[in-house]
Amino acid sequence: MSTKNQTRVRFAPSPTGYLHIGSLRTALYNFLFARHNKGVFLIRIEDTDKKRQIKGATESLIATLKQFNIESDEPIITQSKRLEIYKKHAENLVKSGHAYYCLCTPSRLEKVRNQQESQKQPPKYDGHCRNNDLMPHASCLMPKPHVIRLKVPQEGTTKFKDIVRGEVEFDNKIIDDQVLLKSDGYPTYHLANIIDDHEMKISHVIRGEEWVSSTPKHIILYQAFGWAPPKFAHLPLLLNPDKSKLSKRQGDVAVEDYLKKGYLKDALINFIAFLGWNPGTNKEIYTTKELIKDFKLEKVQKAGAVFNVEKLDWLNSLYIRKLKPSELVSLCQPFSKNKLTDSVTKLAQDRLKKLSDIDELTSFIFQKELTYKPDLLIPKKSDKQKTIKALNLFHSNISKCQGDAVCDAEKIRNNLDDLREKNNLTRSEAFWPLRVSLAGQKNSPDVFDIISALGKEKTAKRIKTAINKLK
RNA sequence: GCCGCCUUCGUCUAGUGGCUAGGACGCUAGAUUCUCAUUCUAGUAACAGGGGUUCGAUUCCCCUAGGCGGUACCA
Repeated sequence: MSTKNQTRVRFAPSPTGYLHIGSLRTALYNFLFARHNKGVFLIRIEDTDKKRQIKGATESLIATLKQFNIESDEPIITQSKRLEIYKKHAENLVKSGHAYYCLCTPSRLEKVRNQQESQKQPPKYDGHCRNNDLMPHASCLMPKPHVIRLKVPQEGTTKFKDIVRGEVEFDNKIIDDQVLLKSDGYPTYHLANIIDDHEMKISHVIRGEEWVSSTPKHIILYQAFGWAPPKFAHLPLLLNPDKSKLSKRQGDVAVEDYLKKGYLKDALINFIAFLGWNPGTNKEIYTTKELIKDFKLEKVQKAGAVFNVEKLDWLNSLYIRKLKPSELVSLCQPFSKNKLTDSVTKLAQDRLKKLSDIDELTSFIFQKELTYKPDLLIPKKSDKQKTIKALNLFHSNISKCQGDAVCDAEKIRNNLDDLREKNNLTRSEAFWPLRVSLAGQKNSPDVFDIISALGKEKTAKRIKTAINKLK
């Protein structure tokens, strides 16, 4: 296969903590774009800031992505293992006159910045070392703390075409002489990013909107190296309900948090895919496979999208309702302190917004003793006598039931409904008390489903208890 | 401050130089029902503001406002 026109994209997180829900979307869009174009999806770890490293973050990032079946097609590249490469490229840039050594101390830089701010000028490196003649080939002999800065042209403009946003143009005058190599020998994001994207033959850089204003620096770097830049697509931000950038203050931002709360991975992916993208049709329930088929960068939105948990809840409950009984049980089990069965989780299937709601909705099944007021057993348009009559009727019928006959909700439904009719009771006179006697609460699932979940013994016992309560 | 980006129902969004501006979530009401949930039906609600261009602008242009992002030896 020719690599010339092959689509190659990368997701390049910094290991500074949990995987952010916005990062998951960036990864997803990259992944979908790669698969849609039969290209390659890569992961690269951008760990060039020693101060912000968090132990285990890389592993957790990769593990979380893997849960969503997002994995690198080629070995993962880690920037901290490539320090020599970046350094060499930076020195070459000095040799070719596109960069220079800078000896300015942090305190001088701060002073310059403060001065500029007080004069209401945009803060920018003042070019103090820009025209020094420190010889490039003697880098190892350089005075100790030094950095390498990019020599940004002072005239003209730098523009690029963004797939999402169209033409974007910047005046070179306002672009700072960006540090490329820090005094600790590590590259900055800008340098490492460009070198790696080039060496990894990245065709499309798909990243968050926060990068648009540094893109001109990147373009200038590509020009300095004499490399062709990739195509760019800057994704809109994910927002809090108040439209500020999605942050921890106003809810969960870690993907793990959502998983822990009982959101299904498929629902999360479906939801997140539609935050900033849509196929242009009314279809909005999508499997990953379908997303791959329909995903196009051109349909990505320009404006930020509010992360609307209510819609996520709806989507999640939709996915839960589509689950097979056995799938539902195994997905719910980790969220429950009870031993779940098909017939129990079935009670909750229509009402679960999140898997973690399972115990709240089914705990009455497992309770030894139900606590409710006897009055609750009597329906509004009925009375005590009728209620006792109904309960007695059902009690003796169920007690006489053979073996697991009560386990079939449909059979028991027909059976008890016949009984009810023969005894001239309305459904509400008959089934309301029965349901309350079994659930102990005003609202609950279908009474016959409850019977099949409870089984014969417990059902009979609970009805008996209810009758006693009324006496 | 400076630079850049953005702006259709509360939210996610479709859409076009001429439409009753469409869908989804939410909300409200009704139907079904032993209650709740589900399901079904109906309703609710938007082109940020001001100028142009045009026979006609939500759509094209300009301005304003607001929001967001960036402005580091962080990514």
